[in-house]
Amino acid sequence: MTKREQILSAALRLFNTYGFDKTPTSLIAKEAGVATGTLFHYFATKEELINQVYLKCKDNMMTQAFKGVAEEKTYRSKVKRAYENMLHWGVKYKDDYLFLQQFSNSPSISESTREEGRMRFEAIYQMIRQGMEDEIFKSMDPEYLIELIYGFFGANIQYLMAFPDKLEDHSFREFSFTVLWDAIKR
Amino acid sequence: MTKREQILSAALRLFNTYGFDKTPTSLIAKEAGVATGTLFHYFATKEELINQVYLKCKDNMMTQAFKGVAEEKTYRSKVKRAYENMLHWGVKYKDDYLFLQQFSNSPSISESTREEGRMRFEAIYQMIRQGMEDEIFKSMDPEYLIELIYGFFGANIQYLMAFPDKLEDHSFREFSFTVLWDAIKR
DNA sequence: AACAGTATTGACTAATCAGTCGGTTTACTC
DNA sequence: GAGTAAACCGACTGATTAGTCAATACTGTT
Repeated sequence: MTKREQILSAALRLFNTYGFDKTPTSLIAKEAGVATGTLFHYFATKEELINQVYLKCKDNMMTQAFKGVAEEKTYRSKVKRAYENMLHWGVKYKDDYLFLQQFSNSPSISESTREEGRMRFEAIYQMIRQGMEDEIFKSMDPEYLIELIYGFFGANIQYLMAFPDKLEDHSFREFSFTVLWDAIKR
Repeated sequence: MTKREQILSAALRLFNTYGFDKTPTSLIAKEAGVATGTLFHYFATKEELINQVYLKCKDNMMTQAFKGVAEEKTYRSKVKRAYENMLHWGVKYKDDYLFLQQFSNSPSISESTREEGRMRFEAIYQMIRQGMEDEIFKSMDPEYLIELIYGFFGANIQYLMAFPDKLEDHSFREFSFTVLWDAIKR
């Protein structure tokens, strides 16, 4: 792991635990095993640091989400694959999920960073618009559909965080996905 | 409005805009039209202040949610009434919703405050458990059902925040509720 | 081996801010 | 109107901390 990565990873953990402003840069540096000067060599300001943490989490999430989706044949199995990927991501990278949960609406994240983050979702928007054209999904405002899916996903992650074993429970996964699918399919 | 309320209300607004730590107590006092000393006369610490803001938002939300629910006859209409109350609350008290969104997972809110907040939901848990016993709702972990409803609600609020007019659109409300109801009813 | 560019260090500083405190005003009681 | 308790004020302070900087250590190139 490079020093840059060590810093990002320590920052993620500490921001989650103490919050942005209650985490001194000196502590981040210490936990990452570097000097404060080094931290500011890689990140001009503390703000830039948290913005980079944010983008790293979003990247990681999107990468995981699309694994194997292209190989699936039907719309239903594509969506199912992506959905389950996301659930696995949330359980496996708890810290990343909690960070996004906590800081997505925080003023520490700049509007331009948030915009950058949104762009990583473009592929999903694309898929949804296509699905509507192909008359697979109910026809509605794509923005609304996105919110629906994300809200659904959030509910499941939140629950799985308390009961991670449920993720291995086939009937739970099936039920959870069916509720989502019935809500969005035509 | 009492000075205490002025302080709470200024704090809510400023915390949303700048975040907890980037809002000096001196600014809160100024916006509330009182001296810093007065702020600390009502709230021992800044932490106590934000915790009180949190509880006030939760109170407000619950009060709104249950308006007229008792008068409704069927389970379906009770749930629908509560659900639409919540949507109205979210659109009307945007600041309260955004505050809860941003600070529910923040370490500035103490565990005991969060517990206190959860107690205000007890009535809802009660209603859900009853509904399961009466075989109206699908039988599942009540925790899961709560998350499902809350996730659903969040998705709709998030969308309505961008398009508040939709709340007056009868077919939108009907569709939105139907999706929820189909997901939870037996 | 000389040079240059980059990485790394941590003591230091200038600014910020939560909370204090001594004093004043207001509201209420007898 | 005297007495008193609570509300209110805002200048002040002690502690904290983001970011600097001058010095040192690497790394690769000619």
